[in-house]
Amino acid sequence: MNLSPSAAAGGGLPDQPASPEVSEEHKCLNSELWHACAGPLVSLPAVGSRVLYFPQGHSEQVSASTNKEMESQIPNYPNLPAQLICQLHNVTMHADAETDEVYAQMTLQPLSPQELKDPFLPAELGNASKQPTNYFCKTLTASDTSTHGGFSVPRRAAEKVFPPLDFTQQPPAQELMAKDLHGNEWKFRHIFRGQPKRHLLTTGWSIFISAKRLVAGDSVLFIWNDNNQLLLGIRRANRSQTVMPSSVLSSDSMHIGLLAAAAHAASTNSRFTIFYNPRASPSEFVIPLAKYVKAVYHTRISVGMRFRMLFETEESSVRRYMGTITGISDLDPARWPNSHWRSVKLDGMSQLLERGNQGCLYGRLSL
Amino acid sequence: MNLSPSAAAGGGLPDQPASPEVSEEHKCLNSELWHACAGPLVSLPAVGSRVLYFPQGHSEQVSASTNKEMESQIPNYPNLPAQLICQLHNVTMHADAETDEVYAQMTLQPLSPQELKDPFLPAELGNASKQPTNYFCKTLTASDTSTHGGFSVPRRAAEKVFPPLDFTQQPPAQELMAKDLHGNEWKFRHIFRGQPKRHLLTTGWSIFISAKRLVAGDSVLFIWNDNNQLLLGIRRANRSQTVMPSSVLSSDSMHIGLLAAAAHAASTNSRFTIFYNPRASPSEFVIPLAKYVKAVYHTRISVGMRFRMLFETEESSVRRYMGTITGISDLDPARWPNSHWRSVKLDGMSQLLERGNQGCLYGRLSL
DNA sequence: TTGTAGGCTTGTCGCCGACAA
DNA sequence: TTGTCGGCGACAAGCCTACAA
Repeated sequence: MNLSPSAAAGGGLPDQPASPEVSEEHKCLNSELWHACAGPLVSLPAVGSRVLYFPQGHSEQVSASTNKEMESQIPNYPNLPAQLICQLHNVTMHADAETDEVYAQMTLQPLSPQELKDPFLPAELGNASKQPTNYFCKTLTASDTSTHGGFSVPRRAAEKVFPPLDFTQQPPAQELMAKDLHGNEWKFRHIFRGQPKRHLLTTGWSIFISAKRLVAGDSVLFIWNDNNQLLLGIRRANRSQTVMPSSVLSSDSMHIGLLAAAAHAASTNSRFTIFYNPRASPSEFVIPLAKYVKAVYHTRISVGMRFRMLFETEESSVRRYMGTITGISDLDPARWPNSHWRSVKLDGMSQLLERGNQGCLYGRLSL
Repeated sequence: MNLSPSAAAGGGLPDQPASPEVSEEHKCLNSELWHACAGPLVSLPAVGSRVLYFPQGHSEQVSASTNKEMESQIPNYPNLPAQLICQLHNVTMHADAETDEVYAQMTLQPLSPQELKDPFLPAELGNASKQPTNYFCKTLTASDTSTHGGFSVPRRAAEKVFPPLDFTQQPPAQELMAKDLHGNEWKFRHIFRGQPKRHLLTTGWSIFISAKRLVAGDSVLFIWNDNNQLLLGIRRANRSQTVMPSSVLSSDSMHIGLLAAAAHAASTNSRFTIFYNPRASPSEFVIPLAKYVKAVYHTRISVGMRFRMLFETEESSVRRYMGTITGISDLDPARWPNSHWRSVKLDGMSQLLERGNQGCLYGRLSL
């Protein structure tokens, strides 16, 4: 019997579907878990609503993923404006089969001048991403990922999201089953022992760690949902970006492809498809139109204005920071004249701006 | 100290460079090993020569890699002909850092009508890929890849490519060092033992197998080159295509990107960059111009004509098959009128045509 | 409360020849 | 000639408590 390293670990390994990409297409991902993995700041516009699509932001996602800047020889697309008002026909949530990276596929259709005159529908502000209530997220320590032991569950976390243990047993222990994004089930022994007493996941843990190739610094996320199911997600640390295998298409062609696809769709008012990868992309590039209109026309952004901005903490909760806008400029005025995809200078926040540092104002700032 | 599974295996593991993608750029890959991994049928046109670039074939490479056919909403590029005569400015050989997949990067520049009038240079037929002489390639068995043992070296192979053992020792054994495509060194114990006697690689073998994630059916390839160095390459089995993570860009955009990049380069006579991935691509799409001219103008392909075609055997040698052409048609006459990227019907060869079944005539057929 | 070190048990890796295809 | 099996020893994975931050 021959087994690959990860499959060999496999006593507790779930069966892999025969053709992952096919079942991937049709399986409906658990939305709750997807949003938890994407993080509290990521929301997806509602299907049917009108959105603004920024090719420049989309381009930044490709740059961030391929680790290559766009080069000079990019053709001009005179018919492609810096932002495109679109109808959002479809949104589906996905997870990469290899890495569990979450991403969304969206079908957009640029609106004709006629359609642009339609009044707003009330739903267009987009429903905020509902984060689950019964969940916890922990960044893995060296001990958690070493081959030498199991997973140390923070006490409050275990009490909040795991089913209660039967403390009449000695030691108290139970078996936990958790489903990941692909619907695969993972089995863990949950035990409460040691001096002082603590919650641990032992048997099954190292199989999970090695199958998902998790290392110290990555995070795991447990959710106890309303159907009394345990869900299990992961978030990898931002380790020098996943180098996307570009052995098939140059990154230049990718940039051109995204621009040409948008330009073509704009000129023919036809549908096009994009992928939004919230943890790879520096910022959101598909924004609810209503949110944008509110920010631009009702609250003009200007130097000196006070703002607040949301950030994600290590434990996946949200923190607010206040600041003042000290400068505004277009990032690439030659290529994208009058783009609202602007770079904003803020006071004293440089250390916070790891992700989203050139993020679209309308996605993250509140005024 | 925390280590990922493969790194943890690491007693004999070579040091990983600090920033693999950067050193990758500047390191010169071993050409001999690259060609051996690419296979005996793959040749690269000479730098400076004139070549024919087929966007349609390039598109097929993307389809094969993403497992997605091109969809309907592709814009037209009226200025993009089915084939583009280009100057080949640069060719570099690469290997994917994750998978060791070999690919080539080429810089092409469409020729102006003026330049097209230049006479051929003698070198333009392209030098055939020189396959190394002292090498062997073996498809791994279940035993070779199991955690239970080492690698059984075919007798003739060991005698041909490994340094001779000292048979006065009991048992005869030596240490072998082999360099892979990235220049990393792997250390193996080569021993001649058992009843009956055989050549085995033991210590170091399973570290290599698990680091490269090889499974039964994949192949390994040892070369003893003229500098008395041992080189080591791998060829993965065609297992339902490597599903390329496309969580960043839709495959439609990739197709459009390649077409738009070529169209833009054609209209401005400027350089563009493509990747040719010989084992992912169904066929060659950059062909020496001289080869093409010879095939089209000197030997018109027609129904009834006898031909021979080269194929690769499991052991990486070349086998010839003879046949008769029974039909010729353009694959996609609507999109590519008068393309020479044709589909040829052949007699009784269906079972042979796993790869290259829609391959460019001029690359693989000899008349 | 929770991370890491260290002891102890046990499972698996990996080297070996036997045997048969 | 070479693929797979059963054997067996070495060693590391993995469960446990102690201790300290």
